[in-house]
Amino acid sequence: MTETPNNGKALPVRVATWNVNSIKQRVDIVLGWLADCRPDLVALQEIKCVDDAFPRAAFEDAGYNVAVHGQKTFNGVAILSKLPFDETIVRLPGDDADEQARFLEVLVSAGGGAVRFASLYLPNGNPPDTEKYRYKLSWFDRLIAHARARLDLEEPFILAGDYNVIPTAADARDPAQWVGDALYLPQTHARFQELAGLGLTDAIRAASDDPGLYTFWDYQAGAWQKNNGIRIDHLMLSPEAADRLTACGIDKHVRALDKPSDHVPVWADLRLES
DNA sequence: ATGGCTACGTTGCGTAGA
Repeated sequence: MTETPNNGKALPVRVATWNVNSIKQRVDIVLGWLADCRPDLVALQEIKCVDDAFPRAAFEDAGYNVAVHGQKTFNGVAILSKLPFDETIVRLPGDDADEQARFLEVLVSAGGGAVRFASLYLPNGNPPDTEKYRYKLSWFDRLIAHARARLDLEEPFILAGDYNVIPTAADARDPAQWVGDALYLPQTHARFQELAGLGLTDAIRAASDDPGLYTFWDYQAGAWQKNNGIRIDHLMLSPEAADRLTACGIDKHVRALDKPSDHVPVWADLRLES
């Protein structure tokens, strides 16, 4: 993480992403985490409800503005923000026939500058020999095209979400278990590397190349107890955001709570300037 | 030991997740 000159006042902004696996099942756990972590911008995935069923008031009472792009039963993304929304954009461009609620982007003003923040839920894609994997790759290509357009704006921009991508063997406790899986196939890795190659920085890997940094542990087979995890939730930062990265982390402890999500939050601190 | 768990909605048990 590089130090940049700071001519004005430092304005710390904490951003985070969390696949909550049903927001209605997770309200109290999310509120408790918000009180501890105190993030400014939070990308949520797998809210699993329509917009009107999102427990909006609970988060507004905690001091957050709420943007929701949901659907019945599956998928669904949302953004919580202490800052008001200047723009809200739903759906990833590139396929008007795509009905799945997997992308939401907002623009907020922080200290006289703009911060663009997106919550994304990239398709799982299993099993790989089906239309599900073709949809994953096609969605990924749309994301790459959108990221390219956004990077041209030269703004602090964070693509936050559940990518359903294990980037490297260091991101899984047992990489052999994932060979041939949609989260770990060469075509999946190629897309993730293409995204990074546009100039987006994986916040966690900018800070550490340690193994054992995971964001998901399956409910099954005692995966949590055995620490059989994978790192699939990522904060991808534009150069203007990556240059201002001061700290980041994974809030692993919430996986041990009663009735947890199978994913945990990933957060990053950006030192913006006013 | 290739199943184990959790959530959804059609409240049964099939579908989906990763």
